[in-house]
Amino acid sequence: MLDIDFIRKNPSEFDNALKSRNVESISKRIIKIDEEKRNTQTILQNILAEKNLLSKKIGIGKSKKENVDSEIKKVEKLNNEISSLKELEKIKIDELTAILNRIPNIPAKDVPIGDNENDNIEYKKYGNKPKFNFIPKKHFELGENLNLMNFELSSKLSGSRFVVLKGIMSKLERAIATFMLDKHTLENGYTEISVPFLVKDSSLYGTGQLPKFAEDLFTAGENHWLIPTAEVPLTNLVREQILLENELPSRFTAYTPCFRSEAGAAGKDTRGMLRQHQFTKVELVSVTTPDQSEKELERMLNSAESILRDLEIHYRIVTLCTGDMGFAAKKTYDIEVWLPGENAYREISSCSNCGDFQSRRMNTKIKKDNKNIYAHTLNGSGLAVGRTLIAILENYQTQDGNVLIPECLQKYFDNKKTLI
RNA sequence: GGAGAGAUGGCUGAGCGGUUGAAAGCACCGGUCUUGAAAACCGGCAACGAGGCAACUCGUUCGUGAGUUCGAAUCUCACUCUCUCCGCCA
Repeated sequence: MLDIDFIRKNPSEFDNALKSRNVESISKRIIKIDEEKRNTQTILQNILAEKNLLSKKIGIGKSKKENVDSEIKKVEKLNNEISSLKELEKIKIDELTAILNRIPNIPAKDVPIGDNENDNIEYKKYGNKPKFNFIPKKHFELGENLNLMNFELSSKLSGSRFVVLKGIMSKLERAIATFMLDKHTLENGYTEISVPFLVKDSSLYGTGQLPKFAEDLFTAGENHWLIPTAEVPLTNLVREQILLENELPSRFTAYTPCFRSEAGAAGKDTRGMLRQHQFTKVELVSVTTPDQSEKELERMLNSAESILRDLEIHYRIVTLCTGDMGFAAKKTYDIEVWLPGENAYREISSCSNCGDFQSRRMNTKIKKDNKNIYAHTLNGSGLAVGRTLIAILENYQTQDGNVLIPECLQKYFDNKKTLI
């Protein structure tokens, strides 16, 4: 949710920002409805003031046993006007929020302008592509050959875009998650939270998935949705609260399954476990004051990177351009991990500063100098566990089809050095 | 699933038709005192919106939504959530 006051005062800046995000310019329409709303409110409030005054008079008059019939008649007349003005006001408010709800965040000033992922800008790189003296296999070839990854079974159970992992492969997934949680809680200063995987509309509205992106989500029963990311429950932890400045920043992490319908991704990455309806992820969320959020984004990125550095896997980081950013984000870094089997970089983490966009929707404030200001929220993957598993398989594979266990994970495997 | 109780400001908690946006306490902020701190004392302290250059004025809000009334935190109805007891269950 954007600040209507900002739109009122900076209509052309607002329109330009939307244009850079491939959204049509609508400041004129917004300002017009907003004016109508405020005009209605001004008239309505004057009448309400008049009514309140009369009611007070009636109260005093009655206690003195005076005749107040004419006052009562006046109020009855006013009540008719009030109800129709209230209706009009509601129409205008609904009209306005319907538009504002679906407008994405304004990009930060240092975000590159562009249309799509081709305009993203490389921010930094870590390590080098590994060299193989054989042709590296893709993760699903490795997994299926080892009989530890099965897509026929999962399709029997649940259809396409699922996977069944077995034995040591299943344990690898668990070890990766444990390693990430240990790292983030012990070294990176995040508090581990165990959260619900089902949430209400209002939570998804708060983080920005609803109302615009309902088709990307799975529903569960009448009143619940499956979380598409732990960002939703973690960020909503601070909804409808006034936080104290000296308790910030809050840093939360959670290991959860994520459920996505992948509605618009038909035919994309259909083989393997790169793009699934269900996957697990360790999520990072920070809540800060506005002046700290830029710094916090760099810190969060570094926390996410620390996992891949420990795993000694090559990656690069790109700054997403305006056209490629998510709805709630002001600025986003993607970490793209190198996959030798794919011979490509693939997204493994996305770290975003949402500014006050989500906190406006959630009504999360900070008491600062005796004033209440909107908090800033950030979220990032730290990291997607399934894709990390893919990255380990492809980067640590050996010629005989086995996989080396990265050193930082060996303690979870009784110091074993290879998967089998 | 059955029975009962409740939802008030950052927190605790009074109010149960008419200057009650709401007592009191805690927390917080400012001041006096103190070498400094604490204590004590004095003062301030809800949010959101509309209007105004501003001092300020007005409106809305006591879980949510409707209703009764000239007037609702207070009465009625529905819903949501929380707590206690019983049953069932990982």
